[in-house]
Amino acid sequence: MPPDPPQPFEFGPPLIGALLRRPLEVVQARMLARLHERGFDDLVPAHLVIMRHPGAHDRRPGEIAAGSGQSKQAINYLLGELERLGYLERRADPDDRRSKRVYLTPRGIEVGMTMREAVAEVEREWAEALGDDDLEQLRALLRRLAAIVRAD
Amino acid sequence: MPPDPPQPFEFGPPLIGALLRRPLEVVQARMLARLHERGFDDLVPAHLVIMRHPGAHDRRPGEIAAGSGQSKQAINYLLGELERLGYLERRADPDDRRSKRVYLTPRGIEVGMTMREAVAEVEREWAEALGDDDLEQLRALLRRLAAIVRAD
DNA sequence: GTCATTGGTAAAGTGACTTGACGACCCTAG
DNA sequence: CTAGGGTCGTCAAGTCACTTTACCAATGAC
Repeated sequence: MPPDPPQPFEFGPPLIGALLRRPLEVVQARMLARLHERGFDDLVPAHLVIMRHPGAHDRRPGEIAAGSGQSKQAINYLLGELERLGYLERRADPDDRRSKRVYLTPRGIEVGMTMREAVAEVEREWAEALGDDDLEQLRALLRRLAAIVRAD
Repeated sequence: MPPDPPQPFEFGPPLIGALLRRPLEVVQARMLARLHERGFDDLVPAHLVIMRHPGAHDRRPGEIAAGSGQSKQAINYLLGELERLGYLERRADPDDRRSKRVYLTPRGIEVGMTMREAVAEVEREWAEALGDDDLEQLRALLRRLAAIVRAD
C-alpha cells in the first residue's frame, strides 16, 4: 500500500542515540586504521570486541562473553583466532579446572596500547575543536552516565 | 612466548571510546526491545541501519550506503528484506531512470516513531539520574561534536 | 554420593555481509 | 549524433562472524 504521492516523513533532529553513534564510529575507525598501519593488519573489527577496553587479560572466556553481550561460543571463536594470530593465549585456570584464563602476549599488549593511543589521538583533536574545558566536561558527563548505565 | 608468570597488564581508566560505547548499546537495546514488544518482532539489529536516524525515506539506496559506511550490495540486501517484510518500498526515481528511491510504508513510519520514542524514554531516565541541566549539557556537547565529526 | 549447575568447546547451520560482474542509464567530448 | 567512461542498482557466489544444539568435565549444594 504505497502512498501515492508518497507521504512525507522526516525524523526530527538527532536524538542522543544518533549523537553518540557518529563519534563512536570515528573512534573505532581510527583504532583500526592505526592498528593496520602499525602492522597489525590481520585484525578485523570483530577482534576489537576482545582487545578493547577493559581487555581480556587475565579474564575468563565466560566473563568476556558476559561483558560483551555475545555468547560464549562466539567469544571462543574469536579467542581461537586471536590465539592463532599470536595475540593471546588461553591457559588453564589453577583455581577451577573447568575454566581457563586469557593472557595477552606482548604483541597483544602492543595492540591494546595502540588502541589507547588511537583514542587519545582523537580526544586531542576533539579537545582542539571543542576546547579543553568542554571536552573535559563531556568526559565527566559520560563517566557519570557510565556509572548510571552499568546498572543495566 | 607466554609470560610465565603472566605479565600483568591493565588498561587504565576508560577513554572516550569506551565511554561512548556503553550508553549507545543501552539505547540500541532499548530500541529493539520496544520494537519487538510492539509487534515489530521480525526486525533484527541489522535492519536498524536502515530504519534509524536519519532514515531511508525518500533517499536512494546508494545514498544510504554511503551514509552508513556499508556497500551498496549490503544495503540492497537489507532493503530487499525490509521491503519483503512490508516496511518500505523501492520505486523508480523520476529524475534518473538508473536510480530508485526508498519510501517507508505506514508500518515503516511506525517503526521510525517507535525507535524515537524508545530513545526519548532512555533520555528521560538519564535526565532523572543526571539532572535535566546536565543531560542538556551533554546533548549540547554531543551536538557540537557531531558538527566537528561530520567533516570526516 | 547424587545431581543440578557452571565451566569451555565441537559441530552444523545461518545470514549479514564481501567481491566480482553486469546491463541500464547518464553525461560529456568530439 | 555518437562513443565511451562513469554511475545507478542488482544478481550471484563466496566468506566468516555468528547462533543453535549438544556434550563432557569439574564444581558445589544437599
